[in-house]
Amino acid sequence: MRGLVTVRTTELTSGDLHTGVLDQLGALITSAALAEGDVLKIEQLETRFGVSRSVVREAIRVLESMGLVRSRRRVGVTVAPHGEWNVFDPRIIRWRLDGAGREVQLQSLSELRRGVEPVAASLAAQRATPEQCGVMTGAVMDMAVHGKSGDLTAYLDADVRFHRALLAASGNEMLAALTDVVAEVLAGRTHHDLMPARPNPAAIRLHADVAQAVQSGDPTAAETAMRDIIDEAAQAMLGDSGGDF
Amino acid sequence: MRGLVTVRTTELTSGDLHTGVLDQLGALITSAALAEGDVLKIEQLETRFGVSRSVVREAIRVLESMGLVRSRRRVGVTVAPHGEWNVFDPRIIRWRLDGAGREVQLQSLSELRRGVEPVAASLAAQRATPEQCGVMTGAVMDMAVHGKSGDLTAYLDADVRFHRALLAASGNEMLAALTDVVAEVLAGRTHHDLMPARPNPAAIRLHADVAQAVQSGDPTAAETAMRDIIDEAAQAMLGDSGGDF
DNA sequence: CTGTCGTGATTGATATGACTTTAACACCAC
DNA sequence: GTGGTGTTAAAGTCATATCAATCACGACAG
Repeated sequence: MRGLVTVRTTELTSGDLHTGVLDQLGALITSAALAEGDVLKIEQLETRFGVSRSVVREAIRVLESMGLVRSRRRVGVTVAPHGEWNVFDPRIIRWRLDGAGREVQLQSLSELRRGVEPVAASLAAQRATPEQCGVMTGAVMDMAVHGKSGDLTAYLDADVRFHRALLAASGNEMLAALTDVVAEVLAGRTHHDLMPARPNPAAIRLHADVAQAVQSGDPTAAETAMRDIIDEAAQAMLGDSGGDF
Repeated sequence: MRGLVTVRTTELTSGDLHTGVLDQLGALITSAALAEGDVLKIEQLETRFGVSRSVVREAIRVLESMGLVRSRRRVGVTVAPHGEWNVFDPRIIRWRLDGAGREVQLQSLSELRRGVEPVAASLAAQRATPEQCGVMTGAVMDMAVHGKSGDLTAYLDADVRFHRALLAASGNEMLAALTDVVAEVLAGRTHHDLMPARPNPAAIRLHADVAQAVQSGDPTAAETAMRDIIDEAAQAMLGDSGGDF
C-alpha cells in the first residue's frame, strides 16, 4: 500500500528497484550532497524512496560493500570517510564522472593512466597475439584517416579501439579492467574541447610506433613510445587548444 | 526455527550473517570451485547455509555488484564470466590471494605496481608535504638498519611504511587506494623466500634516492629511481634467491 | 559530585509468508 | 518448421514479527 501514497521520485531505472535506490544514494554520497558522518535511517529511506525494507537494505548492503557507508545498530547508516571508499569501483567512478566532481575524477584517472598504459604496452609487446596486433594497426590507420579529415568523433573511436586492444593484449586482467577508464579519459579530452581541431600527426605516428614495437616484441620501445603518447597529449592540452602550434 | 535444524557450517565470521555467506560464495567463485555459467538457486542457498532469504539475497546483491554473478528471474543466480568481475575490489583480491590463484594474482598485482609506483613517485615529488617526506626518510633509515641486521620482518615493515607514505603523498586517491596491493606484493616476496637473506644495499640506496628526489621536488628523478627499485626487485627475484650475487 | 551499573528505548538484523513480475519452456495451431 | 500462446519456476517486492545490540539516562553507592 506504500506505493499508492508515495510517488516514486525519479524513476531512473526501469529494472530492479534496488538499483534505483542505489544509484540515487550513491550519487548523493559521491557528490558530497551527503557528507561524511551524515546519518541515514533505514525507515526514512523506505518512505523517502517509497520502497520496502528489503529493497533499501539491499541497496545499503551494496553501498557498504563499496565502502561508502557503514551500518551500525542503534545508530543508523553513516556515510564513511573518503579514505574507505573503493575508488576503483566502476559505479563510483561513473557517479563522480556524472556529478560535480567530474574534473577531479578525470584528473585522477589521467594520472593513473599515465602509469598504467606504458606497462600495458610493455607487457603487450611480450604477449600480444597477431590478431591483437592487427586490431591495433588497423586502429592506427583509422586514426590517420580520420585525423586528416578532421572527424574528431571517428578519430576518438579509433583511438579508443587502439587503447582497448593494447590493454587487452597486456594479458593482465587488472590492466584490461581499466579499459573503460582510459576510454573515459580520451573521451573527456575530446568532449571538453581540449583536443586540437586537427589531431597532431606526431601523436598518430607515436601510436604507430607503439603498434610496431608491440608487433616486433620490443617491450622497452613500446613502453617509451606509449609514455611519449601520454606526454604529447599533456603537452597538447597545456598548449593552445585549437591551433596546431 | 531454521537454525535449530540446520547446523550453521563454518561459522567463519563472528559478525553479520550475510558476510559469512558472502565470503564463502566469493571464495568458491574466485577459486573456480563454481565455474562460469554455474547456476545457484536462492532457495538452495538458504538451506545450504542455514540462513533466511534476506541474508542470502543481500549476499547475492553484493556479489552481483562485484560482477561475480548475475541474477535473472526464472533461471537463478549464474556465475558471471571473468571479464565482468571488478578485479580491483579488495575482497576479490583478498579471496584470490587466499585461494589457489594466489600466484597468478600476485603476478597481476606486481605488474600493476610496476606501472603505478613510478607515477606515484613523480606526483609525490610535486605534492608531498614535509611530514610525508619525513616519514619516507625515516622509513629508509629503518630499512638500512634492519637490512644490515638481517631482520627481514622489520625490513619489510619499514619497506611497506615507505611505499605507503609515497602513495599517500601522490595526492591521488586512486593511487593511494593501491597501498594494500603494494604491501601485499612486498609481503608476498618476503614470505615466499624470494628475498635475498640480506637485502641488497643498492635497493636501500634507491629508496633513499626516491625520498631525496621527492623532497627536492624532482619528479623525473623520483620516477626513474622508483622504476629502478622495481627493476632491482625483479632482478633479485630472477637471480639466485639467497646469495648476494 | 562522580563513577558505575542497570534498564529501557531505538534501530538495525534476521526470519517468514504472501503476493507480483519476468521469462524460459512446452504446447498447440497453422 | 514457424509463430503465437499459456504454464510455471524462480527471482523480486512487500509487510510484519521478533531478535539483538548499544546508546542514553537515571538510580544508587561512594
